[in-house]
Amino acid sequence: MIEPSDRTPLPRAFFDRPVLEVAPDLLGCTLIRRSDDGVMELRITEVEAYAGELDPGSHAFRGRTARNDVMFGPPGHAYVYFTYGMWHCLNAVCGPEGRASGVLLRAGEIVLGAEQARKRRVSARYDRELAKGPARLATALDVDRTLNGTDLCADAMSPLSLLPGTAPDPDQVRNGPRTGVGGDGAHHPWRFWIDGDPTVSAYRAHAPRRRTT
DNA sequence: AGGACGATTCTCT
DNA sequence: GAGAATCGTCCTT
Repeated sequence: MIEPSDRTPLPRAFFDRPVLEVAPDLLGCTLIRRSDDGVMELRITEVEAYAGELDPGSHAFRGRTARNDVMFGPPGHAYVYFTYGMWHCLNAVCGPEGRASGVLLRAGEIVLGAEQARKRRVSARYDRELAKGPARLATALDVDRTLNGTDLCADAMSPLSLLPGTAPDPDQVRNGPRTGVGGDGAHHPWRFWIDGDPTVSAYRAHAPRRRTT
């Protein structure tokens, strides 16, 4: 595990590894969001790995397109996508360039900036729900597609960057099936979370959409 | 704490 | 035109 000094973003080499190594290592790391609104900080508590073109659950499974272009680029950059007509989700591109793998940031604890987050997450009854789920996390931190492709290893003045944090005790790291992934990609236990953390999202099995008439 | 269901628009076939 | 790496509301326990 690489250990740069505090307040320095994670080095490119951190992301330039197989995605199944990077994903659990991101637990406990710090996501920084800077905007005119101020500085926000999130401690990552839940992630999912998506293993590029070989992974039926990955957006890269059917090859390179305009949407997933960033996934095929260098590691350590943000892949932000829009889904379900309303939401954004944030990933960190991993692995050697061209592997098109990434880690979906699914949940975390807002360490700094809870007031700003509450303005965007009015329905959250408790602070632990502010970033409980990937689209909630993106909403809380005001992440949208304008941040797609952002270098997460850039200096700390970047609008979005990833920094080391306090790694959880290895006994607290759990893994299981990915949420919301169906078909052939469903069985991979590539969701990682910090056991017992109140900000970890509830597991939801993939639900095929029914006809709407 | 958890199940059912509608919302809303982008992406790719 | 179908389906989506989801969420909020409403309901029951």
